[in-house]
Amino acid sequence: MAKISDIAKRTGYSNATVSKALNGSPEIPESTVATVKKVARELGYVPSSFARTLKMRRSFNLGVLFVDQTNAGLRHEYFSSILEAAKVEAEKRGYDLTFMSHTNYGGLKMSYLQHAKSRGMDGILIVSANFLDPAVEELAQSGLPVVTIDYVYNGCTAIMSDNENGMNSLFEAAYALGHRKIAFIHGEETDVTKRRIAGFLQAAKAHGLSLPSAYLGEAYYHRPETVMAALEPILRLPDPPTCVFFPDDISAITFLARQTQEAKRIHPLSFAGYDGIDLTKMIHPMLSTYVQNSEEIGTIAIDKLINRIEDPRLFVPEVVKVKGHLQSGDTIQKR
Amino acid sequence: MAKISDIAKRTGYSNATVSKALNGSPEIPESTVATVKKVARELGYVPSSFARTLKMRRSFNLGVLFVDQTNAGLRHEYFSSILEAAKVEAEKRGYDLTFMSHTNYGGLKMSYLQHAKSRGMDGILIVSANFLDPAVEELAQSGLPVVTIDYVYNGCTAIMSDNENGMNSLFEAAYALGHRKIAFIHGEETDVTKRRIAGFLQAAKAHGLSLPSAYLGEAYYHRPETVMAALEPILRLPDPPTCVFFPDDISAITFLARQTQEAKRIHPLSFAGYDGIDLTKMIHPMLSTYVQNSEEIGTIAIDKLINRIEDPRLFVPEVVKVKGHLQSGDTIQKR
DNA sequence: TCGCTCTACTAAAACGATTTCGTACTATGG
DNA sequence: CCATAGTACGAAATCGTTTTAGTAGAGCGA
Repeated sequence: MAKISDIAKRTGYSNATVSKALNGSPEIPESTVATVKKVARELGYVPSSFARTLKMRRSFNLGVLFVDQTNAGLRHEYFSSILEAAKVEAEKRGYDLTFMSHTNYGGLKMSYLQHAKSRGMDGILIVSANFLDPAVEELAQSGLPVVTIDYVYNGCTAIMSDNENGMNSLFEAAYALGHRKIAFIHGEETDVTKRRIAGFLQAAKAHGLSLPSAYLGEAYYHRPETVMAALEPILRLPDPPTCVFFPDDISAITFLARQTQEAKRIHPLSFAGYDGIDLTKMIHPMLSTYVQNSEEIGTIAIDKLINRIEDPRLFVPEVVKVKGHLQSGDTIQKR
Repeated sequence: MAKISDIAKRTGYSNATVSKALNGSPEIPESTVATVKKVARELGYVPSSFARTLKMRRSFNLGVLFVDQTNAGLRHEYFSSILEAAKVEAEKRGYDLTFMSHTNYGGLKMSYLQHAKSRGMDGILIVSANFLDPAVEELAQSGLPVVTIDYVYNGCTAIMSDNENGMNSLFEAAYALGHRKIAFIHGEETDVTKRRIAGFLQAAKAHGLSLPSAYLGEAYYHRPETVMAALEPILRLPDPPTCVFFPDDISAITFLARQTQEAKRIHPLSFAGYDGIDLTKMIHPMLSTYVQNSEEIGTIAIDKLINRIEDPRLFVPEVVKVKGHLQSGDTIQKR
């Protein structure tokens, strides 16, 4: 593989001049730059990023922490869609994305932080992880530029899907259609779940409704069988809800399939999902849900991360809330 | 950050000895190794992977080509699930995964091959891409270790989901339940599609059935509206099929939702999807489909790739077919 | 004791870039 | 014509590893 010294030999310039020419240093005249670039192309020169990193202490490489958390991992459309957007934005700005892991060295597992240091990562994007894992916290508090999704660490910028707004939008939609008895089956206890519950209860309060605590059910994200199990006692209440919000679209679609199947159902129940996965738009009836703006979340995350890397002086940790939008489907019906 | 020379100073050994001790060279006695490792731990030493790569010409980094092809990209559960498995396997063997891209250097976009060379990637996994893109072909033919998924390049190892077997299994299942008039709406023309059509027709032939060519419909993967459009004329045929195979689970689920909705339908149509996404198991009725073994595909792909990297002499390009399995759901009914 | 083989170690040269100081030369103003 | 400033370039150090080619000393058999 051609290197800088090959170009130097061929052009008669020194390594220093070639390097400067290729990097657009102002002290090199146009004509020289042209010669150098021409020869570089002829030789098929490709800069060696590791040699570069070694000297510059800049790798133009970002770590992505993406752990198969809720047994959904990369397959969760919300997260993978964030990752996709992050990938596009990073490429646009000239950075690579490498998955973080506990890669081992000499039979010894490395911590995430060690991994990041070892690869000289310029910054880290934490998309999906167990935020309470000490190894993750260590990473977040290390001083390396870190941006997190849907979780706030002190000193790190966080990009949050606006869960309060999400639940509020759904509530308003149901309320407007005449629903007053609304239940919410939420996912397992996480930060996001807390926000959703808060958003839900705030919306109810805003309308002067006080919902029985039995209207709140707990289940697990992306495990519809747990959701159905939580739903059952709620429907058996003496005064059952007329509308129920599910923790995610998968549960809602599962319920939908089950419901349309049982033609024998007594009263029609309105319901909504959460996330806005593609399928919700394709099925009939279209699912009512809140579409999280995962694309924007991924894009902004990388944007903020790279901005901080490239000009640390301007950096101030922020919490950015990204609003999604209501998808008015057909599964919340008029009362 | 602590470096080897710091350990050397502290222990009194030379850089060379420290390096060898850390890398398990046989010429260093146990006692020395112990001392060195102890001090390394105390100083929080983390090896610099780029300095290492520079010298060794081994980065322990693999490139992953994953292009948002059919506007499904990372969100396609089949692919993201392969990626997830690849990630796990790579970590297990001490390699990192970096997304390939057209990262630019000095305002100039790099080809995939240049990118790979620049990052010193030890090998490439092509998961999803436009295989006819010259930039992708260049990469595949460059001599770098490359493994592809669902496409065969000369000289590269390819891991293939067994599409012939998939269509055959589905056909057998339908046939066993009494279906003789079976239609297949396939995706856009790709290598995979060709294999599926071939598998489908072979299965029919094996039973001495000759299906009217009108039973084959063309649509696009993951665009259910095109699938529904292709289905319509087929159902209007004078002699319509009793069972139809869809190109993917998304279309099948879309159809399911639509079908259960229209209670007015005249005759029940049996159908099946393809892929085996999680949701197919959750809904009621359970979808009949062919579950591709994406986990094994991802794992094997990385395994073969690393084996080739670590012992190139043993390398012989192979085409590995990975069988999936039939999911006997409830959407193919007895006739 | 001599020569030989091991063992345990080291000095120094890479690897391929960037960057800091220079330096030689040209242009310019007084 | 001289001093000065600016322009275009280069020598060499540096980043943190690995590795080659050696060396000093111990052990050992004859």
